[in-house]
Amino acid sequence: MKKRVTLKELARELDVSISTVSKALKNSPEISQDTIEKVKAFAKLLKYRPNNIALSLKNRKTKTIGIIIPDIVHHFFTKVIKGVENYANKKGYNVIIGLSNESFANEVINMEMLANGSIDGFIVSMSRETMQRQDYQHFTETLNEDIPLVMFDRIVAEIPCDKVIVDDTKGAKIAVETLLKKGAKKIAIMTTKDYVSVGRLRTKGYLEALKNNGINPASELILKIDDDLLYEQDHLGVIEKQVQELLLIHPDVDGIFAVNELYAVVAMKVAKKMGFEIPNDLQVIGFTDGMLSKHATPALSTVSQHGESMGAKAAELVIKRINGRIDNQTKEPTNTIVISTDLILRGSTK
Amino acid sequence: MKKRVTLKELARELDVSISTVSKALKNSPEISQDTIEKVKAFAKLLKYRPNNIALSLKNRKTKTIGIIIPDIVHHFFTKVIKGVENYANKKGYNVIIGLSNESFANEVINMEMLANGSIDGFIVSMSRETMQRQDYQHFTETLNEDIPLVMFDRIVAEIPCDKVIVDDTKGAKIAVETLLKKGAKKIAIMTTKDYVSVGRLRTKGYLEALKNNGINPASELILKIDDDLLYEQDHLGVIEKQVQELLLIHPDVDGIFAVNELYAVVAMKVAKKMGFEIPNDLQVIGFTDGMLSKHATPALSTVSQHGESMGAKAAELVIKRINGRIDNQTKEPTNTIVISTDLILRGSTK
DNA sequence: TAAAATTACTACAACGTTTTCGTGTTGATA
DNA sequence: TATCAACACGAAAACGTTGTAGTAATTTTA
Repeated sequence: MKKRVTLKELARELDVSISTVSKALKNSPEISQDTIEKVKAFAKLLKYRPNNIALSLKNRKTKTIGIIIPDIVHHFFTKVIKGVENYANKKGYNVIIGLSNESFANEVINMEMLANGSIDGFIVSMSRETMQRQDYQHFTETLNEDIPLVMFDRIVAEIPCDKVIVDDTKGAKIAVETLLKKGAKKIAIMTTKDYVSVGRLRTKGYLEALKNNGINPASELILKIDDDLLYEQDHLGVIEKQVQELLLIHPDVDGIFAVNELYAVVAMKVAKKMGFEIPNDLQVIGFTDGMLSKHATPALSTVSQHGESMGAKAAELVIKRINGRIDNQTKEPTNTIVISTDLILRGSTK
Repeated sequence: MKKRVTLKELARELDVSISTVSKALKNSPEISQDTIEKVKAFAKLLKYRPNNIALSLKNRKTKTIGIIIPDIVHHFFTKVIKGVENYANKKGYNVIIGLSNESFANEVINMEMLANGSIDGFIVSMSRETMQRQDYQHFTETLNEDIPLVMFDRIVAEIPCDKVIVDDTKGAKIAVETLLKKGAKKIAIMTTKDYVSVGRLRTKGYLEALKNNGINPASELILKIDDDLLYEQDHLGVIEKQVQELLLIHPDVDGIFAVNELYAVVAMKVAKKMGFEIPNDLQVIGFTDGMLSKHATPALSTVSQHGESMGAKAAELVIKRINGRIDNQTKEPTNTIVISTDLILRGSTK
């Protein structure tokens, strides 16, 4: 219907030059007060609003940041996005999302699509496939092209970029120690395959806690769940079966630490069905304080990662890099921010 | 570090004009095969990739669509985003998100920010505050500026734009009828204040189902929960108290229909605590098939909205509009797509 | 009263593309 | 041997801005 009104049209109608209009709208001292007011009034009348794309081209920055995550139907990532959005918006930035769906190819394609000038910087959490392949070319290329990159949660040490993580090991260790303190003697862990960095680190914390308490970890108590199943139809059934088996063979297990809330909730469900009473017979602690944790019965004790803070911090870091890239050419050393976890105790522990 | 390589640089190095480079890369018949190959090889060598922003400016389209939602930490919206992303990506579009956090002002600001040329079209679900105020100026303006707009889920009839909704009334009606069929005699509903369109419509379905079965709806059984509380600290406690009160006064309630899964899960929790056995004493059906429904104990019977399909459909509609806007000037009439709901029966019903 | 300074503008280049409209070579045609 | 296509390329405008470098007209200064 209506075409967007541009400086050119304002200029034509007002019978002044484009430059004058541009300057008047910016209150330039070069322009007389009289003209400024006239231009502004007319601009408001015609609802002039500067074209962002033209500005982006001119300024060589888009004021938008790209966030690439493996999955959006996931409470933790969703919290991070919220943190990023809120911080970014406050700084006048927009956020554009790319979903890798845990696929390497999608991750690469998404980043390439956005790296063509659409964004000023990236915030990324790797896909599972990328972690498996250990192919980080797209990250190094991004960095080579001088596009700021901040990784969070699922990071890789070799990439020289800012990172925001949680102290997975420590968080897990405290969780397991708490279980111990609350009387658990035989604690199992439900974790992921080792290539998932956070799973590996949380397992490490579990092992450390046991060792510090003079307990010898038993490999039968370490359930490495095949996460590839996570997107197939009946992955839940598979997890259930694994837990059930564990509890059948080791009915004296009285504590479970799970590296995410889904595992924990599934474990509770199976255990309850098998007659365990939670937390009396069996105490459970999960990781990630999401919807499931809050509304499970009993409510799940869990390690909170403060996703929103992570997102805000990540946003802060990219934006700082973006500005730094312009201000001075000397490379700042990269930061790794560790967000502290909190153990939230609820009904699934004594 | 490395600067982005542009057509200009390629041209300079190859000692031809910019036009030639541009055309060569597009296999223009104007350019000799020889030159084409040379240019392409060199472009590849220098990793040339066209600047998206410049293209956007030139073509007057950005190939990105903006999605504005009230909250991202919400399973349904998250599913919709996923549907939008996947469809949009397939069509070469990017998705940029704006969160209103249920605030009118944020919604307006976000839309204004993006309407400055950053996006080709909008997909929007209104904030609660917008619904309350019934101030839709920003939508009509968007439409006036000829920016395609598709609303989903929380829509408003007056705005002449494409819409994607679920048949809330019918979905609710079927749910309540099912409760009836399964033997429930006294069914309560947990719903929202009336300005929330989906709440209102689902309540309508509830009433219709009762009427069709010769039951007189009792106003004491209609719990209108004040959704403004949803973002305060202890909104859960408030909901719990309301349910508890209801069940105390009407201990013979044997069915609850909740207009979202949170209400349903809270209701189950309270009821169980009060000694109700689900589904024997009390059957519960919710709305939205999210994480909570799947993992509640017992698993919640619920009305699935197929958020991902809604998102995909919405994306399809905006993109069609975007292209239509270019192809022909005659306004296509607006569509309202109704995605059918499915009633998923699980453990919370007999 | 001539030079200098101030005022209030305008022209133009630039950001990186695409595309239309030239234009200078060829080789073929009349 | 003029005339004309065909070929292969280049110049320039355009998308909507901003900012630098002019430039007239007026006012101040010496």
